[in-house]
Amino acid sequence: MPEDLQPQPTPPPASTPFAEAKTDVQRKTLDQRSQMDELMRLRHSCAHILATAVLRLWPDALLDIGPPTSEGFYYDFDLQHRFSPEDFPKIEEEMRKITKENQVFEKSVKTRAEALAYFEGKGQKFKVERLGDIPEGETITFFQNGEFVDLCAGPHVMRTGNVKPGGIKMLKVASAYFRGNEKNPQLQRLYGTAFKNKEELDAWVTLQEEAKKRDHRKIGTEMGLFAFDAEYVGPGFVLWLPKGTVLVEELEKLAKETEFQAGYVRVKTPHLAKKKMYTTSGHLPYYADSMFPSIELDELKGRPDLIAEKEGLLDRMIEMRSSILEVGKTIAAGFEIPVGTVQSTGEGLFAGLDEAMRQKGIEEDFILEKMTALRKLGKLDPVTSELVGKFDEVCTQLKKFPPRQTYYLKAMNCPHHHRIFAAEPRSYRDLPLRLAEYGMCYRYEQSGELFGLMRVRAMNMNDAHLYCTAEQFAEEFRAVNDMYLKYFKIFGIEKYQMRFSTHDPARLGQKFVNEPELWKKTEDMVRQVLIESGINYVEVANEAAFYGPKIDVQVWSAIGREFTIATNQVDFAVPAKFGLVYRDRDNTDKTPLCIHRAPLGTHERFIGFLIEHYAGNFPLWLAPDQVRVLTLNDDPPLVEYAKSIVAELRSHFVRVEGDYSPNPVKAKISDAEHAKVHTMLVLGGRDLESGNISVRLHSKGPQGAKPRAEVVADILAAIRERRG
RNA sequence: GCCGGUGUAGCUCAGUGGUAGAGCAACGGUUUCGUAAACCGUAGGUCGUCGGUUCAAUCCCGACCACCGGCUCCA
Repeated sequence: MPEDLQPQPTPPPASTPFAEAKTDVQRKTLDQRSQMDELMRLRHSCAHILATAVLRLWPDALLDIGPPTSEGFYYDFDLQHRFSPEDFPKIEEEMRKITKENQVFEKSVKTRAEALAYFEGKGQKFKVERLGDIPEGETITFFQNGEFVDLCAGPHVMRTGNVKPGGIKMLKVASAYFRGNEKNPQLQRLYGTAFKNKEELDAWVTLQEEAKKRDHRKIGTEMGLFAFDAEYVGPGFVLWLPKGTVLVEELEKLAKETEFQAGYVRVKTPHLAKKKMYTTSGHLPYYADSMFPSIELDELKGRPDLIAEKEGLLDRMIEMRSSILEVGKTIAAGFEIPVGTVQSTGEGLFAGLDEAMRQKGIEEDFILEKMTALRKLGKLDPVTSELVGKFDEVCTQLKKFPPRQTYYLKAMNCPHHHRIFAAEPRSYRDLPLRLAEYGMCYRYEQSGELFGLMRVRAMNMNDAHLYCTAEQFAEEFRAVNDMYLKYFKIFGIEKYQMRFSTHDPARLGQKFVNEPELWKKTEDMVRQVLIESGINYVEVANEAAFYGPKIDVQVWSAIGREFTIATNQVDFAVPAKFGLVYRDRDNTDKTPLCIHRAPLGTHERFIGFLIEHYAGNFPLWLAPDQVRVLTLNDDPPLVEYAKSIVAELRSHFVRVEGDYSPNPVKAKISDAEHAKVHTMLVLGGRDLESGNISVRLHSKGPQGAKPRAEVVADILAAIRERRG
């Protein structure tokens, strides 16, 4: 998968002690605010009530902001006292008191100077900063309830009494950087929620508890799907247990079949690559922090004498190098060619020092090379000439030593696939070339980011790279979208959204490759395909990858939780960096476009999503335990009948087990239900005599008895068709 | 990475400044029964790791590790 290679954020202006907002959060317009629905108003007012209560309990608290959210509301404070859930009862009590006081929310307009004087007088430094965020010309309004006054654009409910005391609940204490920028101080964030009344709050609380039961980490442990072993294997590395591996392999089977039919070919690549791979792709300078540290291979290992010799030569080389560079830069300046410009010269020696060579190191290498050339032409003074001569000698000697090799664990598959593209000569007849791989990637995620299967450090991507011509692009892109929709249907994903991220023309050449026409052309193509395919999408400005527009795929699980499972990206830059070309009809070499796509994202995250989506009750084709045959007792003829059914199903690759113990059938059913076995075949004397099978489905109860052949055929068909 | 919290048996959880319990699971028996739990028994823990305080630490203190809730980042 590709990555966004984003340069560091710009430093804050000197006038403020704080860094700017990291993400471009759109300020709500007053018009948008006035359209806030009733519940959002209520929650917004609750945030003020919370702040009122906190100030009563801790008068020295500094305030930041307190907006409503889809789940409730929060307010950010800076305070010596560390909030803990133990504080919640007294905060809630104070909030209820405030609702009973039935204070009026009163709006007032202030000038910027008045507002500034007010907050500076109170030492509310964060409020002073927030004041600075309000654009000139926008009306500055305050809201007051009781003794509490806040900078606020509203809107609010009329009175604190509109909030029902039973509808408020404090939820959690967390931390948040001021303006969401990690360079700023961390504030304490108090989360709460509010509903019209206690009944709605209770219903929400119940729903939260249900959601918690679906947590993939909990179900994964209960069902024996996967494990983490931080002590021996490392945090963020999944151990797929046999039952979880079933899910992995069923997904792979699905993807391989789907991709085969869509004309993909499969490849396999190693988990490591040399450093050159990632300097060429452009990942290393930007992405190194997210990669595992390099692996250094030193061929001189075990030869201390050679190592010492090499070190000595290196020291000499470095020393001479800086002296030569000093002279060389003076000479370059003498040609009136500023180092680092595209220019040819009378001598032709310092020509061709273009932008690409200005990257660190290359410019100096260029000068060294030219100094060697000048020496051969006899254009250097004797001292410099001798120095350069010795330098060349040392360099030659150093070349006799095997170079130190640096390897990296791959964080994405695209560079490897690019090298597969480069491995053979390509013709326009070969395109589109669709290279697919379940490639294991390794990313050094920050420790605080690890989260069950959703954020791991080793992940298996349902990856493919589609190389095509500009003319083929729309068709290829459409086919990728069709594949997404096909998967959504199989998994019963009813709600999805594609976030189409485009570039910012103002930052061409900085955040985005400087190809204005290609940007426009590809974005237009993507947009058109999205519209024509009837895809549900939103356009997000300025968030593209550096090499092309991208699409993030968000889906919502059965209980309404949102997951970003995949991204889809267009790349018109990196293939060129690897010099990838195909021979076109007109016998010229052209660079292909590349589409990165991974509809199932990573196994890890996708299975995490599926576990929560299905609450562990997988459809038959996915279920780790598809069928269990249970006998009423252990009478030999009955057990024989059961075993013959197990054998028949197993011959068709059905995952089936038998439970022939003399335990009561109620107990056996209970065991199977707890294990979430999809289909239970319950056999007793009646079934043996009639040649029937009594079917029971997980969490659906008994389905009655049917002839054996019919039951087997039904099971096989449901698996084959991947019925939900 | 940052802020806060947590760490007791495979899982869910009690508990104490004088070196630990329950239920489920596991294991061994017994149990012959028609759709969500038959009975008896056995075994299982350096109380996350390493230091410190103490006559004595699972408990108090510190560091580290991991996990949880967020922030930032992201598939």
